[in-house]
Amino acid sequence: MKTSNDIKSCKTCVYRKLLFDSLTDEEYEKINNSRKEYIYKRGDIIRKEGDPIDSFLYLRSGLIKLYKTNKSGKDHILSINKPGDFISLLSIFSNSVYKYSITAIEETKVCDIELLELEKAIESNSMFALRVLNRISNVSDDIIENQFEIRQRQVKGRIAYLLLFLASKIYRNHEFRLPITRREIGELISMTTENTIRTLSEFRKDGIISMDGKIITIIDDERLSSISKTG
Amino acid sequence: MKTSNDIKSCKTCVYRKLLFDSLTDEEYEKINNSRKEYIYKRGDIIRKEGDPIDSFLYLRSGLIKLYKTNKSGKDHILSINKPGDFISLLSIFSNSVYKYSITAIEETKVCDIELLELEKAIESNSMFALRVLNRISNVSDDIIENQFEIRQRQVKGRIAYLLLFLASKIYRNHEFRLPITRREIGELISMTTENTIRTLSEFRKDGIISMDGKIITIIDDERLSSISKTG
DNA sequence: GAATACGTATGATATATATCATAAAATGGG
DNA sequence: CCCATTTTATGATATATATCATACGTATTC
Repeated sequence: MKTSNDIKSCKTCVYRKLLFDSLTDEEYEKINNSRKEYIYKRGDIIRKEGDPIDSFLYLRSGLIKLYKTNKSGKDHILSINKPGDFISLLSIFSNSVYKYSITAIEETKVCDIELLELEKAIESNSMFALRVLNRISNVSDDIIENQFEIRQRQVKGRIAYLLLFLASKIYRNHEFRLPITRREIGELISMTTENTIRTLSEFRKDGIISMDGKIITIIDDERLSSISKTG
Repeated sequence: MKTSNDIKSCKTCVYRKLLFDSLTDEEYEKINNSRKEYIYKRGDIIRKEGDPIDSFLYLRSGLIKLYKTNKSGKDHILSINKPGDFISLLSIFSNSVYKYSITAIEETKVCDIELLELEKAIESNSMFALRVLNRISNVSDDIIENQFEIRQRQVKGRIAYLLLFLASKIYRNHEFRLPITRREIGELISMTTENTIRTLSEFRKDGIISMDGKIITIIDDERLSSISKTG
């Protein structure tokens, strides 16, 4: 993890509009003064389950995963999050420690502001409070919806759902580079690595997708959607 | 569904402290003026997926389920909620319509206040805003955690987890009346009715629980916990 | 209170998924 | 660049779960 100093680009940051839009210049300035920037490489642990929450983190760029490791050492991934999502999202206003570990799955730029400053801004600016409520709800909603949808499908349907999720929500392209290994896909949709690999191979053999290593192209969107719906 | 008029008991309502504590008398009065009370019987639909969200609902007493019905008519239950939980929880600040249907699974008293009044209170009282943030986060956290835990277990582990959840979080007693049918348990943990029934019977045969119709008694808490952890 | 639907129950069988084994390809570190 | 490790891959087999069938008890309704 490196410290960065990219403050000049703040005005173009996705969060400026998404979250901090309703702050006055003065309020924004205060938050900015406590702000630090960090750069994490793929595999870097950003926070560990149980770490104290004393700052509010958000993704400037990159991709992260939220996950837990069980006693036998096996990981279960809760979600993959992209810029615009909160990182330290849910627990931040209800817990004092992180419930999930956070790791960068690509090179990731993170902004870090003091939680106290954020709370001050919420107290002093009610529009901002509603904005935070709205964003927090959105992130939770998405996680809950994804888990809910994954849960009621079997392997083929889960993989299809995930591929469509990546194509439409993360990359907005029918061709993309899988940001995670097949093992991690398994950890995300609660399936074994072998079955994940087998299912992807099957989709390839059936001409639904093409694969070149980690590069996936969705060829037959209709069939994939159908599998996602019925599987 | 009947209209009720039980306003006098407001001061003892669990929500007075849980949520509205930081409101001034005046603010609380305003919210109270828009407040309506409803009583639902078991099976009554409180809201349907797609209904517009224009009020903030909370459970005075009873038990509800959040769920979705798919094209083939099969229900999937997201969560069982008790007094103290929000009903119209997550979506309320991020969506204009309900994403899940809500049905009473016991006789349930619901308070209904205008969403606009709640938003006014958030805007005028920042401590209240933080309180709402905290409560919303808590409810989301719980749903996410329960889904996350259920997802990584197989049938026996899921049933064990659910029984322990009901005993510890809902009824705070090792003996309780199952509030839902075995089919609904299946819809909650994504398993077939038959397997749910079989697993409960197995637990009974193994002396882990005893069953008399819907009355469940957890006999061997240790073994049930162990199944919940390893299954 | 008979008729009907629904919930609980259990067995037999089919299907889905996990586990175990093995190996080639890709990746990362020195 | 080479070695060690991880990732991808595929087959054989065991296990978990779903499906189908049937039965009986228990509500619900007219």
